[in-house]
Amino acid sequence: MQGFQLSPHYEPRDVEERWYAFWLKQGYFHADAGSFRPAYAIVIPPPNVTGSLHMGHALNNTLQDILCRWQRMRGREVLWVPGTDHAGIATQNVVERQLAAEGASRHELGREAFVRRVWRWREESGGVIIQQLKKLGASCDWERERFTMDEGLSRAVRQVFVRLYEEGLIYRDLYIVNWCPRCQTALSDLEVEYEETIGKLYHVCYPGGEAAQNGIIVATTRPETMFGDTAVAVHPEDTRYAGWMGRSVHLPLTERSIPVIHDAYVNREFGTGALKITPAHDPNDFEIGVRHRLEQVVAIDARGMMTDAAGPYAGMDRFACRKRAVEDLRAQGYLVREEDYRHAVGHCYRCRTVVEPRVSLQWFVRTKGLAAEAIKAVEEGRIRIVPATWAATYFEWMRNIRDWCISRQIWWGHQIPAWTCQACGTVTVALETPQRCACGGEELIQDEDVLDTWFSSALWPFSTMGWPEQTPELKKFYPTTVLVTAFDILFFWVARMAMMGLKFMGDVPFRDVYIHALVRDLEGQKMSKSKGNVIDPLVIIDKYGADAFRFTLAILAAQGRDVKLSEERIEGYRHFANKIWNAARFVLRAIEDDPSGDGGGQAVGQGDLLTGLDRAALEVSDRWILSRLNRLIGVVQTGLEEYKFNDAAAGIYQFFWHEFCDWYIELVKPRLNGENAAAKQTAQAVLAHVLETSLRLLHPFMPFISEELWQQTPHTGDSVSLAPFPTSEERWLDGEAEAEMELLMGVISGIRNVRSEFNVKPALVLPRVVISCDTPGGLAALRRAAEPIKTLARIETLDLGEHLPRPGTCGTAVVGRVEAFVPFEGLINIEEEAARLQKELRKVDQEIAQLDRKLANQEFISKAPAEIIEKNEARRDVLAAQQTKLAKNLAELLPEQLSKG
RNA sequence: GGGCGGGUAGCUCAGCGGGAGAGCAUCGGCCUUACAAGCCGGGGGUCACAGGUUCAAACCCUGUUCCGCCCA
Repeated sequence: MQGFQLSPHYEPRDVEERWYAFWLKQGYFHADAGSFRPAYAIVIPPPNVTGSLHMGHALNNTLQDILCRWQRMRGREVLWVPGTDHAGIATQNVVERQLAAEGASRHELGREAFVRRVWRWREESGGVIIQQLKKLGASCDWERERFTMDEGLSRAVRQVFVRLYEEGLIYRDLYIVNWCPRCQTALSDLEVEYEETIGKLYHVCYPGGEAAQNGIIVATTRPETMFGDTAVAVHPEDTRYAGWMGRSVHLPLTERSIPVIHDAYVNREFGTGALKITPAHDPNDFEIGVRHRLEQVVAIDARGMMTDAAGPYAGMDRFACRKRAVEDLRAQGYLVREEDYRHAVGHCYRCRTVVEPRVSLQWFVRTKGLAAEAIKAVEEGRIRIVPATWAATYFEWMRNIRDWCISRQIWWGHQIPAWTCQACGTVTVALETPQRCACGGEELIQDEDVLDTWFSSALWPFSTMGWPEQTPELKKFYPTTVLVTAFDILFFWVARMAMMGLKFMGDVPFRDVYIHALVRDLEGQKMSKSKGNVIDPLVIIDKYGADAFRFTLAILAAQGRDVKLSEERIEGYRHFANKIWNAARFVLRAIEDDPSGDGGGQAVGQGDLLTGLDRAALEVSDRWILSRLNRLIGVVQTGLEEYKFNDAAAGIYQFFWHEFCDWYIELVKPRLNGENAAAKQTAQAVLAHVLETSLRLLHPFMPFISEELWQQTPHTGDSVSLAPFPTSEERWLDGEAEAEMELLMGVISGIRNVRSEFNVKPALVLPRVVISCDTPGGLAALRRAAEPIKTLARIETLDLGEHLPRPGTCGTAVVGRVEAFVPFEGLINIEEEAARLQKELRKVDQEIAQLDRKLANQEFISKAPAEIIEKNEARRDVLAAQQTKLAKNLAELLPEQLSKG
């Protein structure tokens, strides 16, 4: 395709589809475990199989893709493992809702049929998100896609369970756990989300046995649990209750009496200093109950209904019961007081139901020892958490870790490999279904519970690579290089992977953990389906293109801060994509024409575009752009190495738009249109080189447009996604050229400013401008740049010299030691010009005063580094020169003003 | 109650010891043959507040205040 045939607007849709298909067909994303290249591996944080792509995924996977594409270009053997997790509770809920809509339930269906049904759902509707990742451009190794319920991964889960059990690190116990009465399952501590709620604190009198008038007043937010009370506790040193020890109180609304006990856990400041103890329905009370060997009275059942223990309230819903109990307590005079009370109430993270602590038989992982290893790995730097501030959070949690409840009373998931013998009651834990018990009993029933989804996710970095088999993948790619994730699953997932990796692979699962921000909505709320504040990334991609979207995410991904995404911002970067598109159109057309006339077709061939270029033939602008380009390469390199995606992206944006397009392209136009064949060829080579290099730099961020344009730009290789990532070359860094361009750009901007201030139409070419410069070096530089100045400031003739006089009525631009006089016969309003100069003079005066104060300060002179002092002095000199010139011009304006007046 | 992060231009945010920045918005002028999804030029900020350290503080320390998040 020829450059000039490209449309003036970039149309992402077709381009994206075409190149993604091409990459897949070429197998570029497939990792070879037998490769001799250095490995670079990432495992995707597996999204829920029920999920669809949301902003968090988009950010997470964009960053991973940037890293993978970058490393692939750097010659690494890149493995990016994709996949999904089976999301036990969430998935079960989805299918249960379907059944409910059909008027059925999983219980009617039975376990086996239900699980079959879930699998069918997964085949049909699950994993939509995988297709969506492709739209984003994710360069995952799709041949290695995994699912946590896959045969292989399930084997890994069993293996781990059995080994942990055999080592005593998994145990079963009757313990108080978080229970969701709606999902009908236990939850781990992490799966409970606390919400600030305004409730009531009820003060209830539990009358003392004999002296019916007296009693102990307890404060509670949950009066319905009183039917499970088995004691009232007070602090041993609390003098208010000194006489109560060993006595008992009557439990209102019941026929029971309960003892008063001493326990130092009780907070004397809270409420009345007396605490009702409900061991079966409160975790703290449970502990106290164990200490004092209290009975556990279950007052609320698995569905959140009151049990027989609640007497006449039996069968009521727990919240209805609360209401009724309060009414009855009030009626019978036991309710002393009630007040509004703010407290945090735990909710199920899947269905938002208020969690009910409940005593039940569950499986736990003993975490202390595992956590100790995982802590050590971070302390010793074998795992590096970036940004480092998250390490503190990690340590805090890991050091206070509690045993992990891993059993769930649902059907969808890895069923626990434990069988109970019906004959002798012995529990057998085994890899394969046992045929008989050690006692000879043949009736073995498998535990009905399944494992927490995070149990299988914790194995992800090695289970996806074929563990427990010793596979070439594990050998080549474990430990993985980096894990990219948001902080909200630091505990759920990252910490647990660290524990399991160290335990079963004997090595960390990843070297780096890069923790990125959460994407929030405009109010700073976390985007989530349940809140309904989700912006659909696919709609965004469709509207603005994947590249613009990715670039936006990358440039907003500053460390340690959340991303508040606005659509306007994305629109801005779509404009950037378009800018790139048009710059490429320009360059491609500019290099078609071969001025050498040797019939070689394109002036610029394949390969290194700068090879064979006579360095002496380069103009200042060429040296400048090549210098800037090589500095940019350094910035991008550092940015990516340090996970500072925003720095890298912003650097590319600034360079490409404001240096390459705004200045360089404009500067080379005269050469392209001129008669000098050699100069033209040089310009063509530099243009092509800068474009081609920029596209390679851009590729990790904007894979589609970069591929589309790179294919049309002179290059070597089949795809930009395998082209070598640019490396910064010292020899092109050129401070001299950069300084000279600074001067040149300053002068041009100055003249443009004057033009603009006096409303000179851009179309009008100024017949003559006089530029006066005090320094020989500066003058020489300006002489060299005479042509570009004339073009960019639109001037017919330029008079250049040292100490040139002001040529009558004119506007003046003072840029450091340079004055540009812009004569405007008849156009100029002297008063306006005087006002303008005065304003500038004031600014300069102010700045000089500031610098003078600093430079007059003896302490500054003696203590500041020489380099800083020099910088300030040099700056003062330039400003002083500018001040003199401004004042002089102002003075010369005055008589003109008078003569006109 | 404990911990973490943050208050910088109208909005969204970079910068985190030596001349206050970006994108969008805004104002003025332009269809200048790559791009009006564009070009040129301009305006706009006691960097939350109060102390302190330093020759030098948006940046470091202390306190106050407001906001967000995590944990109990």
